[in-house]
Amino acid sequence: MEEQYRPDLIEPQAQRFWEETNAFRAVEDLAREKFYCLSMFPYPSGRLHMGHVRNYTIGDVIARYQRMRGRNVLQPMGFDAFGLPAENAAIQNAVPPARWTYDNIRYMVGQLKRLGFGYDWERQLATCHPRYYRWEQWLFTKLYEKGLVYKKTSAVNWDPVDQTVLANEQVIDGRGWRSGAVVERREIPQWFLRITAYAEELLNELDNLPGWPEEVRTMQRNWIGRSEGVEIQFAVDGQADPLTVFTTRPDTLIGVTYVAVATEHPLALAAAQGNPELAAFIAASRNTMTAEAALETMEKKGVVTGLQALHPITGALVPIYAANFVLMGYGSGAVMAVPAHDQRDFEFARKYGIPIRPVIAPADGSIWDFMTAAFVTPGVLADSGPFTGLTSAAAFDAIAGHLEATGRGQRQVHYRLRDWGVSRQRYWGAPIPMVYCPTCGDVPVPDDDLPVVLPEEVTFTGVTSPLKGMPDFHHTSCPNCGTAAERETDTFDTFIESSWYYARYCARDQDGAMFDERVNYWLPVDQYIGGIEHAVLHLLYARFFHKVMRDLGLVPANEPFTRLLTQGMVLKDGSKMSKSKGNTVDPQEMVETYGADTVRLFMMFAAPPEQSLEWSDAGLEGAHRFLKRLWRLVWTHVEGEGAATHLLDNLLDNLTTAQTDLRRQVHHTIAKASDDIGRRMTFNTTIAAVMELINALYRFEDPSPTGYALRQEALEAVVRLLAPIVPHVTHTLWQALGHADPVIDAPWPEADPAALVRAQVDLVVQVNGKVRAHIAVAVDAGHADIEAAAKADPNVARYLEGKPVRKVIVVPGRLVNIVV
RNA sequence: GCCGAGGUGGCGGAAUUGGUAGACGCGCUAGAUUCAGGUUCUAGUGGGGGUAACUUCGUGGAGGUUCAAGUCCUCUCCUCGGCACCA
Repeated sequence: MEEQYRPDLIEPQAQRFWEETNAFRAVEDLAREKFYCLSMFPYPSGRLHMGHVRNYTIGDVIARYQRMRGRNVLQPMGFDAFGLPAENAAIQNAVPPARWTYDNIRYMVGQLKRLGFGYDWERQLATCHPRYYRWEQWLFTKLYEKGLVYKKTSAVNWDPVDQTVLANEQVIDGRGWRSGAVVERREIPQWFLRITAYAEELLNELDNLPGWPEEVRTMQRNWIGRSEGVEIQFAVDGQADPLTVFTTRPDTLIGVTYVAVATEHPLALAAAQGNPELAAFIAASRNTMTAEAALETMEKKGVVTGLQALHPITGALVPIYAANFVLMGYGSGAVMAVPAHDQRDFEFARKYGIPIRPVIAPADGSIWDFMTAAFVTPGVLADSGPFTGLTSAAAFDAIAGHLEATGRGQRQVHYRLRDWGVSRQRYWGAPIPMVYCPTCGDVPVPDDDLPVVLPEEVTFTGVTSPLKGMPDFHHTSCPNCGTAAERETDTFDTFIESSWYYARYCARDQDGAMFDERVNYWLPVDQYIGGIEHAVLHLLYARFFHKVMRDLGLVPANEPFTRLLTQGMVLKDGSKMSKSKGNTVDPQEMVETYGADTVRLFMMFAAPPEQSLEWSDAGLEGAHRFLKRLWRLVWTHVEGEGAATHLLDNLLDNLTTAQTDLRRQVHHTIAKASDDIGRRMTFNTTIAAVMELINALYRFEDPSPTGYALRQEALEAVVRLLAPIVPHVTHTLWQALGHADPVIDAPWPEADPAALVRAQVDLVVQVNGKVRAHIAVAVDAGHADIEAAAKADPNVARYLEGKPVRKVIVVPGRLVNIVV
């Protein structure tokens, strides 16, 4: 054993050992309990960032811990390889996105290996490879057959100068990032997946995910947004077709004083003919982005259409406004408005002088000032004809029943969740396998013709997808009738690829099917680890895909991820590390300077995994110092005392106090570390406990054979407890402690209950809730003995003097509180 | 705007079930080691008062419940994440 800790020497040695012994190759074995540990795969941007390192260290720690617990562990890694940055790089550097992407993957694989992550590299996948996306194309055609795919128009950000669709990210302050032109909202036909068909199950199954953070489940519940209400038909004066709106507050229906429709609504467009003011408003409303945050914070505006709607109960005529806050794509593109009982309606009504008609009074009989704000809570109906006096809840049923009886409405359950638009007007994505035939219409590409391969040798002449200018790609023939037809040039949303990759890892070399029987062994994923920013979109889409694939008989289980750990961000100087802020720290530089173990240790020590982590160069050096301290301790033990073994079992009966204390701390640390890693996943406190033990070992100067044996036991525990976190140094130290088998296969240490027993406990004595003394009592002391010992303490007696004791609270093992 | 999370020493954080606030690390101070710097070791380290024993204040802010509150309740301020075409 070397005297100096040299990560630059021992880390490559350990990595070579793992590689040569195929240590992390996962083999299905029905006789063994499996553990599928998955970290969210990265986008191959070129280099790993600290967020990746944190994510993958957490995953690796869990995987290695489960392996030491005896599980058959699968931990794969791959690349979410389609996406916008590759196109940007292509435009900037004249490199085809495919080459740029594959180069990046190659580099990042090297970085991941240098960090010592225990992946089964034989299962590595890249979503941009036809072998991968072929199966999502196939799945899409299956979903088309099942009616879970449909086409409708939907809003996009349109750059009128570049003549292209922009991602929300590419719209900066309402302008295209390259052209600087004011971005318009435009409705174009797109493909949708009917995720709403699974809304109920996606919502209900959240209750069966105890291994998910409650915050994530709450966010998904709110995102799905189930609401019970009534769909109401308003007849439009002078028109045949009624206007349909949905409301969750039918009790306020009598208070409706106007109706609002989207500016793209056919009613508004028709009314705009011969109404220049309305036409101008509609045109101006197109200059808004499609992002919800932008829509919600913009100024609410509207213009009268001149049309009037017939109130379905009172028969009164109310004006129909075209309003910029109503979106065509959501619901029916029309809403009823009750200014007295909805704050947004209230503000709109005040702005345009629309009457405010209160119909709900506070249930407690108090008076509400309807000129100041809307009264939005449920109450008692007032001024509502036959419904007057009913509570909001009773009125909900009465009015809904009345509407149903008169054929003007029906109770319905609505979801905030919208169907998933999967069309992207971009090049670097999986082609949508559809053909447009002039006679047959939309035709899915048959299985035999899959995959529809994305041409990879392309040049970007501008910002538009090169596919549009590649006749070889989009000119084809109809799979049905053989006549000339056009291929779809839109590609899939990249969330499609990340919605099923976890299952493909189980059978990634299977080219005859999407999956095979191996998914039945490995799925579901036992532990999934990734950023909290994916709490809704990715994690909801993946759950949806899983259920769809389950219904096609492709995968087992109802849910894809049994347990979920959402890791926090890596910050520097209080804000997220990003290139634009210039506050990034390159993991590779840190690994080269201090070694992978130091970086991993710091990442795990600096904060609990779910919280954000503040980067600190000094903290990193502290982690390095600790590893040196650990190394020196083992070195001194091994080299200084030789390899002589003294069997601890024979010595346990005659331990000194110091020896008993040390051994108790060893086993206490084992118990705490096991709970912290296995149950709580608070790796920071695991490390803190081991640090305390190391500090105790430095103070434990005992040259006796018993002392040596205790030190050997302690160091073997320490090395195994740290093995998942710092696998390289522990690999070497485990050998130095005399073990032939690698530490990755060493069993996780067990705490000896006998070592944890203590004769006395320290109690805190409080008087009126303030700490006045510390006393030591026998572990089995009764309340009376404890109380007597507490009162006997001189400082306690000082506070009790001359005051009658009113109450004594004894919390066993913790404290005594005397109330005077 | 809506949904979610967070706020504890100079800094990162600990306090797991309402029961000693500040574990562990960083930083800082002092001492030892060293030719020196670095390294390493030892001790100290929330604010105020006190030689000390001890005492008092203290977990974003304001109230409340309790023998006891960082932890529970009400209100409030600030920071961060997501909001459907960034991944």
